[in-house]
Amino acid sequence: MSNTGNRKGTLKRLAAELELSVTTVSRALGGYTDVADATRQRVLDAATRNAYVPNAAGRMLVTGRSGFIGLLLPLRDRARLDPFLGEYIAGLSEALAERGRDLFMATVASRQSELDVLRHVVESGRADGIVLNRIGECDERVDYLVSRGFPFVTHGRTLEAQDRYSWVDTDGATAFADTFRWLYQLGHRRFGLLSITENMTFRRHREEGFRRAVAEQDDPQVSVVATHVPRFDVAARQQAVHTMLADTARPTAILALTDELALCALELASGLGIQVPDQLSVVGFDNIPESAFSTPGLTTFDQCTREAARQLATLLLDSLDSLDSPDGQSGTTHTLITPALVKRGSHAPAPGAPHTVHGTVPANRATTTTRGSYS
Amino acid sequence: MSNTGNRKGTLKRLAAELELSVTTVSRALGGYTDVADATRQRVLDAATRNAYVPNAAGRMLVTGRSGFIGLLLPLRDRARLDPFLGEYIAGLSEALAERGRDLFMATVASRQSELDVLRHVVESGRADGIVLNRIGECDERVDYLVSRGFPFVTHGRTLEAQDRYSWVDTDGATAFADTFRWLYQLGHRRFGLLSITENMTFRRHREEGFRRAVAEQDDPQVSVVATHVPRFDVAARQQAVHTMLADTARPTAILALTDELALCALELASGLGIQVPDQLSVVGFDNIPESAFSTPGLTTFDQCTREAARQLATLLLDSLDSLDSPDGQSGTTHTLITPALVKRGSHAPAPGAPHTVHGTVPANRATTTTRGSYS
DNA sequence: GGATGTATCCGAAACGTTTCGGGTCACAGT
DNA sequence: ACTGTGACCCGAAACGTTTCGGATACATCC
Repeated sequence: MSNTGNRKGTLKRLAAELELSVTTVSRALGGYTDVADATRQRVLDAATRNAYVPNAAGRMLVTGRSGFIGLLLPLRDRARLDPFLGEYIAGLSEALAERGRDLFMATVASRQSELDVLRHVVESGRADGIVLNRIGECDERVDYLVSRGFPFVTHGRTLEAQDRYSWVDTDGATAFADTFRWLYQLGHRRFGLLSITENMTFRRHREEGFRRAVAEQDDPQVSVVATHVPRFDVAARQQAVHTMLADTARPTAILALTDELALCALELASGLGIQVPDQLSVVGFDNIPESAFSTPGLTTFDQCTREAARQLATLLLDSLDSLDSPDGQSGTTHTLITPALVKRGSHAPAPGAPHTVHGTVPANRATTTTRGSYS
Repeated sequence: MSNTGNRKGTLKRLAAELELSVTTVSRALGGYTDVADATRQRVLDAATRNAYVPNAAGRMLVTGRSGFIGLLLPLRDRARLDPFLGEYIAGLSEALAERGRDLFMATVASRQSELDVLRHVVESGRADGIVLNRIGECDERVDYLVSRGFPFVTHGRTLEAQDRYSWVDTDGATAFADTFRWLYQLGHRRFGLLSITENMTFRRHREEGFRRAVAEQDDPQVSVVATHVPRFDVAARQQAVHTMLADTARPTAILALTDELALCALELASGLGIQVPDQLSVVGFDNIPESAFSTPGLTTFDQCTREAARQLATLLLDSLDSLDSPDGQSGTTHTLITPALVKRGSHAPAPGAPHTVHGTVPANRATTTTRGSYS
């Protein structure tokens, strides 16, 4: 007997058992000072004996906080899964768990709109904060959350008005600029840029970083052929990459916006009898697991997804805390992660180029800018 | 003006605006019949105009359901992430979203006990049901949920008393038995079994399937060397695999319980100058992304993680629905998925063996057993 | 004209928690 | 004896929803 059989442990039950008021039991458990030590001990004992856990709904209703952080998860129908989802979620929930919150997935089914789901989550009070990713150049989700004044952070950023909110992003511009310079130093002059059609901001940054470096070099010998392929259409992707490779004046160095594109180039090159890296260098971006196992191994940039996720979580939690604290001053924080280049076997000096000094490699560093808004 | 500025849309506000009672508004939105069509229309209009979304806590408190399904997610400290987490979560939340529920991660930080976290989730009422994975031969989490009578499903199963709950599992026993027979027909006689130390039930099933097939063959020429390596210790793993490969009478065929082990074998074999598949066949299990890119490509079994996850979700939702329905009869359902063999380049007839007929390959099929409990 | 039915609406309770504003009591100070 | 002063405790309201059991008004039926 004793505790078992006591379905549903509520404060009321506990209070009845102890012949105390609900108030006192609540305050004893809450650590308030106006309850006698002896009483508190009795309450604590009874609570552990009955394995009491406060009801989430009751607490939520009165405190207005759910203890949840929502991650908006669009399921583009049946397409290949974001290769980072696992790492991402692990990083987020790890950091959240350390500070007593949990993550939930606000799943967006194929026929729903992301904005609708987001609105529901926010208005229903199921989340204390939101993590957004796959940010477009203009993003209505961001606009909504900003205008609604709801706490959130993003992985990636919009093209403009980035100081309205806190974000963590990868510095693709610098990475691509550095890569161009490095490959240029290796003697490459004919470049291919494998990009995507999707209107994500990271595309813009990476392309612009590359083009800026090209412009800076100001070498008339440098030629660039760029192609944009839909991210989730395998046939179209292969077609586009094939076109680039089959050209007689094909590039000697290809920069791909994602590893998927780079791996596709590797595969097609091998099919066309093009030697990588002797005749063609390929550099990717993301460092997905497969890229360590391709032949040759893919030289690429590591995204540090898990670390980025941890930073996102911390950022969001900090801003929630500062909302609670009496001085509700909350600025926005922006973190740019410079991804680390992972050198594997898919790059080499340009064919026929003299063996020059190896170029300098972008180092791994992170920049954080915090700016308060005192409006 | 109009709607904006109306912070927090509650039923009370809506009722005031419409000069109706809270009850009527609630019933109008709830689709009850005892409200006039004209009134319902007015209510519906006002609700959309104000973008009304019911407060989750309020509803939760009175209905006792949270709309959430919990996934217990242990974060073994910093170890390599479960390669399937992403697919897994995608499959689950996809199927859940179709039926109006969402997934949340009950994260188990490194210092917490899984059981404690589970208890908190259950007793706090934050989840309507639970998904458990990484099931051990005896699993205290399963025991707790069963005795508590809380709805849950598992991916994998305990060794005994499996009919106490619903599960989805991969038929590793059949897969390993079939694989042995197949490799035997290919002429292999010296086998290596790369297993794990962890006490997961799938280990037992796969090993026993293999050993049963060996026993059935009853060929004195067949020899088996087995080794158990810790799953998350890279050095120990390499050491163990190296020992197996460095032996002069080393196996000609290695069956690995996971792709990670198989890939390790592939890598070390190449380092030792052992030709795969001519001198050594390696078969893995899981079909992780990397295994398509190894050299040679790894022959392995596909887990169909996403599909398994979908089945898990459906199973759980069905059982929740049947709890709600008047006839609360709820049985348990058990689904065994026979994984599909993915033939790539890491297998071949035994060295020196005559080129025999290729053995039959296990086909992909699924068996579902439903058994009601009418006690 | 009274009884019965029907269509429409509402008051109030309940879910479990937190918290504000007291209340009681004993004891010390004057 | 009266007033303060802590120490300790509690009643009641509030959060937003659902739902049970009426209540009202009006038409219909015998």
